[in-house]
Amino acid sequence: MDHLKFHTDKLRASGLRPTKQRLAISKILFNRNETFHFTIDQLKKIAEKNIKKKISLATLYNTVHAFEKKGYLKEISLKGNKTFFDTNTKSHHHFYDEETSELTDIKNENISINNLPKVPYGKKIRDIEVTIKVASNNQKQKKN
Amino acid sequence: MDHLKFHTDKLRASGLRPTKQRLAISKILFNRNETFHFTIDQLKKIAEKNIKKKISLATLYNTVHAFEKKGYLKEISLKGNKTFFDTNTKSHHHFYDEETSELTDIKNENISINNLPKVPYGKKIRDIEVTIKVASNNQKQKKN
DNA sequence: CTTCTAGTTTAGAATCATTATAAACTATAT
DNA sequence: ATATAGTTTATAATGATTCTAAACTAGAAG
Repeated sequence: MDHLKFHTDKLRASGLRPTKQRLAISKILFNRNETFHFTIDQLKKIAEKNIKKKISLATLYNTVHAFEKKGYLKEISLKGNKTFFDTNTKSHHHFYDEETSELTDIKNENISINNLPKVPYGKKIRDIEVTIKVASNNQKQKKN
Repeated sequence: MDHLKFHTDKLRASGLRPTKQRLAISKILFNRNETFHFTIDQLKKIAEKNIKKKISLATLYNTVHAFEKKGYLKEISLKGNKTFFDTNTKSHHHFYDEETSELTDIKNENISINNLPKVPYGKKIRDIEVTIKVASNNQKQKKN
């Protein structure tokens, strides 16, 4: 079996009852070794394939937002209209391929930032995100 | 006068005929010493106040996108649904206040990145964006 | 200076992501 | 087994952005 308790615990910790739909979502998100970057509609497709029936968007948004609030997911800053989430909630950075809209993690140790400027008065740093935009050598920028 | 030729040239270079509306937009964006960060609806409000009549959203989007394509404006990567543009098209970085949704420029010299990881095969770096998220010392995160 | 045409503006419709709603359903405490 | 509080769902509402087609205008050509 795939560690049911692990998922029910994660859901409960996020203030959610474990239901079929939510367990399916939790498994998709957290039964992995690698970081998973996704949009809601990507997650929807995978989840619906797994449980072989439709899941309402409201359920996906509710569950993902509860996980995010609890700190199990992180929203990624990107341009464009779609929201990307990341199962890697540690402070880390990304390559972003503007041609394919694909994200790749960069481990925190692989980037170091020096010479940080003064933070605005009365404010504290919450997070630092570095996005390195890449594209093919030979191509002009393309819209997603 | 305010350098009409400067703006007609910018418009022409972007493939646009100089019209009342576009000149108004160009002046708002480029008659400044400081960087200007804006969303379309902020720009709309300013432009309509300046010319004392309504400007259609389509015109704003068209003009801003033409400037962006030409490289006179840059879209900023941020989470959330609204698109922010920046009149500073040089590679540079931002403080982002999640409480007020305000952006502040960080000069490129004030951040240095070391130890950059290998770029994915066949890809080239197009831009590097560092976003430093800040919030008040004493407050919890807040939605915009 | 008029005319013509291609480019522009506009209001409104269409689309897309996201959030809200309210009725039908279900987990779980008792 | 039952009651109830929480959940799912389809659908409506919202908000940003894009599209559309008709009315308007810049500027080239006469």
